[in-house]
Amino acid sequence: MTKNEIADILEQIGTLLELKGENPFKIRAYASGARALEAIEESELDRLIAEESLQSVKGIGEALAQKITELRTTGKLAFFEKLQASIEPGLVELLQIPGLGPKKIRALHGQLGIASIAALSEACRAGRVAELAGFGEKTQQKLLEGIANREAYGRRHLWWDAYEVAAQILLGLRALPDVVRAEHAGSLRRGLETVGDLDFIVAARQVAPVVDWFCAQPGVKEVTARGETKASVRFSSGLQADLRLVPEDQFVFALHHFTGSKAHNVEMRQRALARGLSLSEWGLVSAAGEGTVKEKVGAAGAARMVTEADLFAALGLRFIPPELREGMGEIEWAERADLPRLVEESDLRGAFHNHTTASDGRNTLAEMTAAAEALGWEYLGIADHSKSSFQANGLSEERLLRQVEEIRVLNASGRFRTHVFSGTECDILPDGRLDFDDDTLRQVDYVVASVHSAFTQSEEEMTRRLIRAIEHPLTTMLGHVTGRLLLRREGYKLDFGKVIDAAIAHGVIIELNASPWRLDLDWRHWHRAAERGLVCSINPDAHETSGLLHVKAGVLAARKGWLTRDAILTTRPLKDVTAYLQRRR
DNA sequence: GCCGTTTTCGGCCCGACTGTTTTCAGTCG
Repeated sequence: MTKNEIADILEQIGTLLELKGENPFKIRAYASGARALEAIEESELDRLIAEESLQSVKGIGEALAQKITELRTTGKLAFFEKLQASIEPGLVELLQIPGLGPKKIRALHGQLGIASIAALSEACRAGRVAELAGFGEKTQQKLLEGIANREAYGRRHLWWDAYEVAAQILLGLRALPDVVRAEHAGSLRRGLETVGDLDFIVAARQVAPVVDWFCAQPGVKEVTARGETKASVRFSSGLQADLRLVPEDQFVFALHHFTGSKAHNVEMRQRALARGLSLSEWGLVSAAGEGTVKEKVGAAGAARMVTEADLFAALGLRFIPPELREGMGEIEWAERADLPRLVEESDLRGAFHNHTTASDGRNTLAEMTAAAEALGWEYLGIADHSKSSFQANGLSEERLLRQVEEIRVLNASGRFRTHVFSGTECDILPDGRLDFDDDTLRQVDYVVASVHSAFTQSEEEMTRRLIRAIEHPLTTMLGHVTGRLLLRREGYKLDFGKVIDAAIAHGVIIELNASPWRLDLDWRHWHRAAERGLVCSINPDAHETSGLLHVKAGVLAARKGWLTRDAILTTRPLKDVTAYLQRRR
C-alpha cells in the first residue's frame, strides 16, 4: 500500500470517529498523522518501519505507528474494518450535503433515526427537522436545496472520471477481432468539463460478440438496452454508456453526428441544405430525396469519405477539431480556412502552481520534481499556500523562505534535469491586499494570487478585490479566478470583463487551473480574452504527483477556448520563461 | 492520539459566516 493510500485510510478513520462523536483532538491526531506520513518519502517509510522508528516522526505516536505498519505490511487494518462495520454507511454519505457536519448528523441520527439522504429528504419535507434543537426553518430549507442540487449534479460526471472509464473501454473495443473502427463521441470527445453519458461508435464485421463484450464490462451494474445496433449499460458510479453499431461506410457520419454538439450539427445540416444536400447520422445525400452524394460531389469524393475531414471537405470546410464544435463560430472560421493551430499536450514544457507537503500537498518537493522530470518537463513551479490559509497549512514568512532555500539547494545539486521555480500561492485577502509583504514576495520567482476566503462578497467587492491584487506589481498570475468546484459549488460572482481588462493592462497572467474539479477560468472566456492579449498558464494545481497529469484536462479546456501555443506561458522553453519571470520582479 | 527545557498529564485550538440563539455552536475553507 502506498503512503498516500495509507494516509487516505487515516483520514477516513478520522471521519468515522467524528461521526462517532470522538474527542476532537484524537480526530485531529489522525489527520495530522496522515500529513506527517505524506511528508515521508516511500523508501524512507520502509526504512523507518524496518528500524521500528516510525515514532521518531513528529505527529506519529505509538498507536499510529502500529496502524501504519500494519497497513504497509499487510494492506489491511483490523481496527479500520471494525470501525467501518460499526457505522451505518448512510451517515458518511450525509456528510456530502452542504451544511451537514458530524454534530448535526449525530443529532439527526440520534433523534430522528435518519441514516440516509432519502430519509433526510423525507424528514425535511415533513417538517420534522426544523423542530430539532439547533435546527430551524432555514436549515431545513437549505438541506432540501442541497439534496436537490446533489440530484441535479448527480446526472453529470467530471470529464476526467468519465475519460478514465471511456479510455479503457475504447482500448478494449479496438482490440476485439470483429471491430473495424471504434471511437468515443459526445461531450467527452468534445472535451466538455462535465459529461452526461458515454457514447461509443463502432463499425464491426460481426455485431453480437461486440455487444456481449460491452455488456460484460467490469463495473456494469445494469444493461438497460440491448439490440442489433445499440446497447446501453449503467455503471455502479451512475455513469451511463451507449454503444452504437454502424456499417463501416456510415461510421464517419455517425461519429460526427454523435459528437455534436447540437448547435454545431444544426449549422452543419443547414450548410448541407444550402448545397442541395441532406446531412444526417446515416450519410450525406441529395436533399431532393433521390440519389446519393455521389451525384452531388462526384463518385470520387464519396468514395474518399472515410474520415471526418472528408465530410467537412464535402461541405467546403477545413477539419474542425471536436473541441471547437460548440456552434460558437467554428464553421465560419473553417470556411475561411484559418482555424488556429490549437495547443497540444506535447507543447507543454512545465507548469506553475503545484503544492508539496510543506502546505497541503501529499508529496514532497523531491517527489514532485521527480514526477515532473518523468513527464519530460523542463521546469516545475512550486506554489504552496500562504499563512492566511490556515486550513491548508499555509506557510509563514519563515517557512516560505526556508522553502526558497531548499529549492535553491535542490536546483544547485543537479539531482534532477527539471528546474524548480520557487513561488507562492498567496491569498488575496478580503480587501484585495496580498497575504505577504513585498520584501517576502520579492524572494520567490513568481506569485500566484488566489482567493480562498470571504466567497460571499458582492460582485462589485469581489471584482474590486481581484483588480487590486492584479495591480500589485509583484503578482505574476491569478489562480482559479472564480473558485468554482464543478458539480459541487458555483464560482463567486465577478465582472469578468473588468478583471480580464485589468490583467491585460498590468501584464498579469490568468491561469487555466487544470484540476478536473475546477477548469477555471472557464474555456468560454478564453477565445475573446486571448484575442485581446491575455496570457494563459495551464496549471495543474497538483496536490500529489499524479495530479500533474491533470494538465491533459487543462489542454482540452484551452483547446475549447481556441488557445494556440503562443497564448500559453507554459509552452515556452525554460530560458524564455525565466526571462519572463525576471522582467516581472 | 500526540506532545513535552512550565514535561508523563493536561493542553492541543484559525477566523468568517450562518443560523440559531440572547451569547454561541456548527460548518467551511
